[in-house]
Amino acid sequence: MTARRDTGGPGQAMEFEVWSDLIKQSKGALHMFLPLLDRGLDAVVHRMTDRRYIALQVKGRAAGENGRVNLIVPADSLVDDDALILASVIDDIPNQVDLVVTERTFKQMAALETVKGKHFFEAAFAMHSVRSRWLPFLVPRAQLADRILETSIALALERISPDLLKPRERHAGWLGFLGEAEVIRRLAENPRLDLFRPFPDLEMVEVLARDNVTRRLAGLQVKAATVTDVHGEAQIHIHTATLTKDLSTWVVGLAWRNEANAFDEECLLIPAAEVPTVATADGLLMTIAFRPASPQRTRIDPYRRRLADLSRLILDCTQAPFAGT
DNA sequence: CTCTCGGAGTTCAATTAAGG
DNA sequence: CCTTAATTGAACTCCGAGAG
Repeated sequence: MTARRDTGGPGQAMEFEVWSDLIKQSKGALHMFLPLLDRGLDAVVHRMTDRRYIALQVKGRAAGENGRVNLIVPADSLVDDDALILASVIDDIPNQVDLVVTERTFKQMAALETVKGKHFFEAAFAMHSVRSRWLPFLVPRAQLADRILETSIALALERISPDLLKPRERHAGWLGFLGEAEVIRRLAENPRLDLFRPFPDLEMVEVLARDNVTRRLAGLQVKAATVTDVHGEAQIHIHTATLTKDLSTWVVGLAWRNEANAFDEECLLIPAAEVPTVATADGLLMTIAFRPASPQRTRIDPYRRRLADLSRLILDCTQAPFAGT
């Protein structure tokens, strides 16, 4: 049986409270990705100061007698030493304090217990204690973002280029949404991939895929364009300003066929950093000319892929969480 | 220096809740 | 309903501070 998800109810509400606090506090220095398919991780935070992705597991617990919290975590749910555990009291109390600790540290400090052959890590402590050895990891709710950024908000914002902080204007669109949905659907076929979407939607990365075996990630920017009757060509436009050079980011180009009411069987999968080598730049826009199924040899040939292979190909795209390494 | 007390952390069992 | 797992409650241990 798969582990029961504590969906719904106060736990979920507390999670979203944490998310919105992080978003508000960080003023854009932290971007949240929430899972589309939940296989254990509650979120991935994209830290814009060093472009690192940080996996996050949230534990909501009711406070015991004298404000004590008893945290019991099955050992097999702690699979990523670098992931952060964020434990919090569900009840709304003033001066909320959360435990923020890496899984590695939690495993070292918590008591290991065995019940019927199953292992659990167990920790009990008071959220307001002065003497507790957990004290270094107890963070006032108002300072959550500081802790995750590992610096003050003001310092963090200075280190980030202003372009990244501007909310991307959402070129509304049916086709864009359809493209994302198509990519998500394809990726969901692969049980090794956990999928995340930015929340709120201000990242240029629209879908974050995480290989739950190697723990590596790939950020995807999905671009969809309609194939025009005249040349059999779909023109994919990308705002130069929104293009990143991150090695972990890829552009997926889809060609919509009006006549078939479907995307072409062929798609493009291009490392974001290499987009300028295949696109023509006119002012603020870059344009990729994509002729699906064309026999003509062009610069984009190395990036032409079968849409059906996407979920397998993405596994090879994933990078370690550190950008550029 | 030793004893006692109380807070902090651990362990275990009973209770509650979710899924089949 | 019944089974199984998560949560709660409480007893127990450990350790440091303060008094004698």
